[in-house]
Order: sequence, then C-alpha cells, then structure tokens
Amino acid sequence: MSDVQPRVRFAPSPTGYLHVGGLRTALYNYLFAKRYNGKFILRIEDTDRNRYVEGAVEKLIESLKWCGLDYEEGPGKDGGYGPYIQSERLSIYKEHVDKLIENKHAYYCFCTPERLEALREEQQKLKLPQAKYDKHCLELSEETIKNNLESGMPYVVRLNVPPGLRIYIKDIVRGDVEFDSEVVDDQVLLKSDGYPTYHLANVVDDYLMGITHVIRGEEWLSSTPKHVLLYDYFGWRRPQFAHLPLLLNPDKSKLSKRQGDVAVEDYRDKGYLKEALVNFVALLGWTAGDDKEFYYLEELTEKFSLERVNKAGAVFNVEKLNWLNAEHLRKKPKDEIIDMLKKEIASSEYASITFTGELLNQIVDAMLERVSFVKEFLTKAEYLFKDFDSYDEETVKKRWKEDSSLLLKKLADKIEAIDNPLKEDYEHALHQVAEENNVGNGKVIHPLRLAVSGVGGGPGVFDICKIIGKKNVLNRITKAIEILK
RNA sequence: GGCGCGUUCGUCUAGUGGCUUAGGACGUCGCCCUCUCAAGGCGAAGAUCACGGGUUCGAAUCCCGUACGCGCUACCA
Repeated sequence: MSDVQPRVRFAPSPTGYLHVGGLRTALYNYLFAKRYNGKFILRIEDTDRNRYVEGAVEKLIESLKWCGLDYEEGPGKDGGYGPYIQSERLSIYKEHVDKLIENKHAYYCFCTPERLEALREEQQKLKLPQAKYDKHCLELSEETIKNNLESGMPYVVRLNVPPGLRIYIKDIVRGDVEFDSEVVDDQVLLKSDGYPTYHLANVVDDYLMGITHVIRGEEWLSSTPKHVLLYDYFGWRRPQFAHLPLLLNPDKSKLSKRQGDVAVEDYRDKGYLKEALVNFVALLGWTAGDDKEFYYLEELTEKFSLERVNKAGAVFNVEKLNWLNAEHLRKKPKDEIIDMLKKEIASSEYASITFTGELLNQIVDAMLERVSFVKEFLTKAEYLFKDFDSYDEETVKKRWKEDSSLLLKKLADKIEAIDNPLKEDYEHALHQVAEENNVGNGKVIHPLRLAVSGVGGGPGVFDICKIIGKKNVLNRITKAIEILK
C-alpha cells in the first residue's frame, strides 16, 4: 500500500434494504479501510427519484450497524466532505457538468425520448453491433443551443466519447482490462430532471471525497471506461479500482430475491448471528490462503487484502452459513446465550411463563451442542418447556417393550421417595431398578426417555429429568404408562 | 447481436511451471465414543483442474482458440 491513508466508500442506492451482496461489498470496503488504517465512508446514491423508498436510508444504516460495520464518515457523521447524500449535492454536479461542456467533453442533448426510441429501433433493424446515441446534438450550433435553453426545452447532458480510443483500466482483482471507445455510449450525465446519473455523481463524489480505492461489484466493470474518461477530462487522478465477483443463486444466476432471502434483515429475523453472516459473506470470494474458516470481524480486519479476492462469482450456500452459525453460537459466552434465549422466549408461546436463570442455564448446557440457532432451544426440545401428549411412533416401536410399564412404575416409586433429586439420584435410582429386576440399564433408560421427552433423541435423560423436575418426571411416567400400554 | 469478465469435488475454496497419487471446509455416507440425538474423533465417496491445441524435459498453473455461464449494453443503480 502506498503512504497515503486509503479512503473507501460503500455507496448503495436506497432501495429498501441491505442486500447480502451489498453487505459483502460494504464488508470488503470496511476491512480494507481497517487493514490499512484508512477511512470507511458511507455515501447514499439516491439520484433516481423514481426508485425513492421511504425510510430506506435508515434501514440501510441500521442493517450495516447490526453487522458491526460502522462508518466513520457519512450521513450524520460529517468528516468535512459532506453532504454524503447525493440528492443534497445537486449544485455540485451542475457545476462540474458545466466545466465539461465548456471543454467540449460533454454536450447538451435535446432529443426526445421518441427520437431515441426510433433511433434504437432503426439500429436494431440494421443489426448494428451496438446501439449507441448518434451524437446528433453534438452538431447543434451555439445559436440553436442557446435558443433551446432559453425557450425552456428539456435537455440532458451527454458525455462526448471520442471515437477510436483505446481505454486501459487497471483493476486490482482483474488485472488489466481494455475497452474500445467505439463500444461506449455517449452516456447521459445529467438527466432532464436536473439529477445526475450514477456515472457523473459517482466520479465527482469519489474525487471530491478523496476516495482512493473504488471497491464495488463486477456489474460496474463495463461502465468503468466512462468513469475513467471523466477522471481524465476533469484532469483528476484516477482511483484504484477493484471489481468484486458477484454473489450467485444456486443456479449461478445473480443472487436474487426470487430464489431465497437476499436482505440482511431476512437473515437477522431468521435468527442468524451477525458474526456468522459476516464470517460467511467474507469467505464468499476471499480467503487468507490458509485453512482457517472461523473468523471474527477483528481477525478479518487483520488479514484482509484485495489481492486475494477471487475473480469468479460465488454461490450463496446456506448450508455452510448454518454451520458457521452453530459454530459462532457455541463460542459465545454463556450468559450472552441465555440472554438471547430469554428474548426468544419472550416472543414465543412461553412468554407468560417465568423461567429462572438457573433453569435456563441448565437448558443451555443440555442443548447447546444440539442446536444451530437460538430458536432451536425451543423447537428442538419442546419437552423442556411444556407437557406433550404424543410420542414418536418409531421410538415407541423400537423402545417400548412388554416390561416397560412395570419397570417405569418401579422407578417412579423410587423417585417418589427422594427429596429434591439431583441428576445422580435419578441415575442411581434407575441403576437400582435395573439391577433388582435383572435387566440392562437400557431397558429402563429408553422407556424413561420416551416417557419424559416423547422422542428418541436429545440430551442425557438424567439431565432432562433434573431440568423438568421430580413432579413432571413422575407425571410424565404415569401418563406414558397410561397411554402406551 | 456487441463488449467485458469468468470456468479446480454438489457448494465455498487452496494451488502463481516440478513439493500434487490436486489439499482443506460445508454437505453426504461409514466407524468410534455413547442411554439416545447431537457435538467431537477417525475414515470414505466426490474434481479426466470446461474442452481443444500449443510452449516446455515437465502445465490446474504460460499462450491461442472453442464452448458454456454471468455482467453490461437506460434520462436504474
């Protein structure tokens, strides 16, 4: 890295939510900034009034924050380069467009949408290699332009792309990329509503905000020649570019809502840990080169480099995300897990029941290695929270035998006699029953598990007994005997 | 159609000319552990490195071509 402090930006357009692809872009920008002691800036690209969504900016910022990606400059955090919302910078763009027009690098265009449409159709009919604006308005006399302007005729301003020019772009992840200016259109820079297009606003702001590295999605690579031309025309030094590979659906198309969840908030609401999401998304297109896959944000910050970013798109594979979620969950401090469990309970059918911290502690101990999500404490071990009245058929068939009722009855009698039984007491009682009746422990254990949980799997059966308590154990044994025999 | 980018196990990836009988992870399957289910440990299956040419003593790695996929081709970003 050079001596200058890098300044990078995440520049989403506020469409309503933070896309996981956007999160990945934001994350790489963030990591790059942190890695090289730079600044991570948030800029809102809201130049399309038609797509304006109420409250989108707030949601975006909230999602970013939830992921732990705090920006150092941006809306509400002035760093001397504001405003950071493009709709508040209109005069700046106008000013720069004027400069371009002055130097003949841009020109007024009064063509109507109808003419443009007709032009496109004609070009298509002629099977021209590429549809482009025909520079019709470039030929307009100063006189005509002046008159048109004065009469209030609607206009746009277009970039004047010179023919026969070879445009070279250096990209940190893709290497050298070349374009022929013949294939770049005279892009509209300023729309008839006075708003700039992405291309103009992006370049002007990146320069004015001192952006050193433009790290963005691959979908922008094709329009980079336009941007580079603008830097050159303004006489500005180009930033370094890094075009990130796309995130894909399982069928390899660009990740879309059609095929699953794409919003960060969707994953949050489904119970994914931010640590897992960030960890997962970081690995979609980047590795440190070693075998490490479990990362916290801070560690990523120490190891990240753009040079190690992959070129090929990556399929968003939820199964691996699930695994990472379980890993992160298990590594969390227990009191934090208990807090999350409390919140989960508060919004569940058990909201009205009070669970002691000690009880929750035991539940977490018993279930932690059996769950991938906090909500699974509730769904994978319902029997720890409430009574039930159905028994897993397979397990009944396999574990409930002729003598089960009798053995459980005897066990219940023993348990009955114990005050405040501990885990060991249940175990001891069971061993006694097995011994006295000359059967293996399994003959008692499995029916007990079935009686007490209704299913064949789960934590140690004596842990279950301890958690649900003597009264429930006895009740459930009685009930099982009644129903199963 | 044009232009650009990409292509290593199902998926994420390691690999930058010999260390590779292509390594790891998720998932799948099996074994061990064990009262069960998990977790953990061990192991297996799974990639003719898209295909075809070249360069080289030697190529997943370099070059060329083809195919396929994706992106862009808007007064959307």
